[in-house]
Order: sequence, then structure tokens, then C-alpha cells
Amino acid sequence: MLTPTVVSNSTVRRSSRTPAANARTSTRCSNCAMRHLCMPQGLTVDELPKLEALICNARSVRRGDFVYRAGDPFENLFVARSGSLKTVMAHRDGREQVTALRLAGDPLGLDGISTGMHTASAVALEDSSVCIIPYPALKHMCRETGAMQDRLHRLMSEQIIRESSQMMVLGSLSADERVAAFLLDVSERNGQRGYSHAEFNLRMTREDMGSYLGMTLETVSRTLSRFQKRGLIDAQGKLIRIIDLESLRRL
Amino acid sequence: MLTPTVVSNSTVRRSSRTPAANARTSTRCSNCAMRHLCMPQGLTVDELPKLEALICNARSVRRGDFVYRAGDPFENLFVARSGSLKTVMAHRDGREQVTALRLAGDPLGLDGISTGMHTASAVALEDSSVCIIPYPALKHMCRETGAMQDRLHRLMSEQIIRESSQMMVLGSLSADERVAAFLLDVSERNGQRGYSHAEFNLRMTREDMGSYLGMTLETVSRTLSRFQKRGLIDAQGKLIRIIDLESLRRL
DNA sequence: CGCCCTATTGATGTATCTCAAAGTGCGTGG
DNA sequence: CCACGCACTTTGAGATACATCAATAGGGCG
Repeated sequence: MLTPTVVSNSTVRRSSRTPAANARTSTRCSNCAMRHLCMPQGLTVDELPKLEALICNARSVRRGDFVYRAGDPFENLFVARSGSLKTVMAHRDGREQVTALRLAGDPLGLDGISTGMHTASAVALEDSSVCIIPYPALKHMCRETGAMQDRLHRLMSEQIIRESSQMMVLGSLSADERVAAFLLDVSERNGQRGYSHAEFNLRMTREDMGSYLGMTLETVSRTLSRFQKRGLIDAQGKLIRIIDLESLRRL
Repeated sequence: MLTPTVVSNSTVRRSSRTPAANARTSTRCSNCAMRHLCMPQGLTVDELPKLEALICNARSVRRGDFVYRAGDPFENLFVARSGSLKTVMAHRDGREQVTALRLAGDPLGLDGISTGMHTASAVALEDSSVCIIPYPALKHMCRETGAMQDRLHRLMSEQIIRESSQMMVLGSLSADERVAAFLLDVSERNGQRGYSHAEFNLRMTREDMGSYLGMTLETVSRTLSRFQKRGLIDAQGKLIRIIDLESLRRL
């Protein structure tokens, strides 16, 4: 299966497992608590089994493992099922940047469709699992089922919007504003998933956050400290508690 | 038709025509020199007429006109047919940022699919024309024609990649590198369209470029001047000639 | 349970922004 | 088609937000 190819791996050295030893348990997605997120919104009863039969397997990925690497041939889409992951893109000179944080229900790998090759890598931030969706099967199903087609289009369009918004963050906001926007984004997405808006475990390092937000890890750390002093948040390492959501919004 | 909604218009004051007076000539796209770009790669002969009948009308937009505005209901996709356009997104506090430069053949409006409403605005940088593609008809056609489905998926995936790349530009590169990357990008896209790699008329203002690149117009101007002194480019206002492409690449 | 990755905080440097003032050229209207 | 005016561009000097370098402290994971 998908052989790992060239990719700087400076950001994942903390994984002591060899890539070849990736634990890959593969189970039906049917017992998946977040099954509804794997795609099927709006499908009729008789369409659902088709989906499950065709396209929904799960794979475990351990912290630091790649789901796919930049340069891998594109064969499957993935949906984060549990845990969290980041996507990382590399400039030719080796500089890397985190391009997204993916939580349960978020799609992974849409970038591969156009060239048949992944342009980014996806790395688990903690032990996680992802649903595997063979793209050809999905495409076929989209032609049979309008609801499925809608869902896929929506997912792609959502990613387009998400990325434009992040471009705005990177291009127009100050360091404080960026960090605040990021915390609010994670808070909201956590809430959407039925977890707390106010408290969450952010598995990214300060370096990951900095990379995602276009600033250094030191500035991220200083900003969080300042927010804490101002009584906006309470940050104990990776555990973030949002105290004054409104003030954060006003930035 | 689509009523204009709230949107700061600070960047389009140079258009002296009222929005209501937009000249909207609507012609068949069949006589369009860039018709192949409006979508149909890979369609069989008998599929092409279907496409033309269903979905390809053109609309003229004059410099400064909106093709759609943030907040407009999403009904159509567009493809730039001639000229060039920019997409602009607004933060709630009114700050605006250019999120893309669109040349002939580039799609517009994919952001609207997920919410049924455009999140960005599209503004013509010069007198231009766009093909209008009613989304419901396109969706229907994608279910009949695999080639069409592939094409749409590819377009969306390309935009996802393009935006990730721009995130890297904004998050990781210095001012010099950003400007160089932008010039190289425009040069390449110009070449792909059969025009010169080396010389092009960039209809964006320095302010637009700065907004797109996350820097001030002054820094853009200074950077271009410095590039010129170093013999990398020759910039006479909006007319850009690339002299030393290799050095620009090495940044 | 210990090591190393991660986080915090400080001091200093600098790339880029901001404010300002000319100069230029393009599009509009005559 | 030409001329005028306004928007755009250029360039400078000074201010600042953030990066960089550095050293210590903390905590999670193997």
C-alpha cells in the first residue's frame, strides 16, 4: 500500500515508530460513533447500506503517524473519525507549514484529486482513527445519489472557504488577533462536535500553532501568557480554557 | 436579479458607473475563443452540445463591476472568459483582503456551494467577460457525465491547492519572497494561456497586490523597485517584464 | 521515573509598517 | 483625439510589532 516518499519529516521526529511499523487496524466503520460524519447526511434509508458496503473502512493512526504524505499517489479520501490531525505542506527549500487542524468529522485528502497526488501530508496529533473512502467508489456513488454528490461538493466548498478565511487571518490580522481567532475557531468546532466550547485539549504544540498562524512559537507563547494575565483564557500547557469569550471576539 | 448587499466597496470606488447600470450583454459562449476553458475537457463529441445548450452563457463586466458580492445567494458558477478579476473577502470589522487573482479560464464562485451564499466578492480588474454556469444544471450534468464530474472535482481541488499554497506564501515567506512568488505565479499562468511568460499587464494596483500578499502597498512598491535595480524585472507601472526568471526563482 | 521535548520569559535586533510628500500616468469627459 | 484631474505610485524618515537568540523551567511519554 501507498509507499512513503520524499518528505521532510522534521516536525514528526517525535514518533519513534518506523513508518513501516504503523499500526493499521482496519475495522468496519459501522460501529463508529461519529458515523454520521463520515459522509451520509441526507441519504435515504436504502442508500445508507450501499455507502457502508462500498466505502467506509477505518484505520488507526498513532500520534506522529502519517495518514498520507505529500507525493503519495491519491487513491482515498479520509475522514477524521476520532482524535485530531494536522496537514503540513513543504516549500521546496524544506520550510514546512501547518495548513490545517482536522478534528473528528473533518475530511482529509481533497487536495489530491486534481493531480492524483497528495500535495500535503496528514499527521496525527494524537492517537486517532480515520475513515477510508476510496475515491473511485465515492465518485461512482455521487453519480447515483444526489445527496452524496451534494455532500461532497459541500465538503470541498467548505474547505475552500476555510482556507480563504485562513488567508485573511494570515494576511490581515495582528499576532493577538490571529491567536484569538484560532482559539475561537477551535472552540466553535469543539462545540459543534458536542464538546465544550470553553475547555479543550489542543494537541498542537506552540510550534504547530505558530506555523499555522504565521508566527514564531515564542510569540504564540507570549500571546497566550498575555491573554491569561488579562483574564481571557486559562492555559495550562495544551489544556485551554476560555474564560472571556466575548473579549476574545472583540479581539 | 441578485440584489447587491452589504459590502464595503472601498476598493472599487474608481468605478464611476452605478452598480445598477452594469452593462450586461449576454451572449452564447459558443463563439468564445477560450471555450475549452469553460469546462469541457475530456467530453465526447455528443456530450459537448449538451453542455453548450445547458450551461454556457456569457456576461460582460466592466472594470470595477462585481460579478457577485459577498452575501449574494449562490446560483451560478462563473468562469473568467477574458480579462482578469479579483476576489475579495471582508472581515467583520470592514478590513478587506484580496483572496485571488482570476485569469481567463479560472473558475469563480466555488465558495458559494457549501452555504448557498457567496462569502467573497468578485470584481473585474479590467473590462472582462465571464461564462455563467447555473449550478443545478451543472450538478445534473455531472451525474450524467463522468468527464464533467471529474472536471468539476478537479477545479475545486485545484482551488484548494492554490489556496493552501497562498497560505504558505502568507505564513512563511519574506516580503521579497512573496512578491517574487506572485510574479512567478502570474508569469506561469500567463504562459499556460498562450501569452508571454516574460511580459504581462498586471491590472492589480500595488494596494491589491499588497492586500493579496499580506503587506502594505509601499512595501510592494519598494520591493519591485529593488528587483528592478537588481535587474530581475522591469516594471513600468502595471506592465511587468521579467528579466531574470532564474534569480527570481532562487528568490 | 528520568530524559527530552516543550513551554516560558527576557534582551536585543530588524523587517516591515506608518506617516508624509512628491511625482506620474491613466481613464474620463470634453 | 486630447487634456485635465484624480488615483496610483514612488521614495524617504521614523516607529513598532514581531523575530531571533538565549537560558531556564516544566511536564508528558516511553
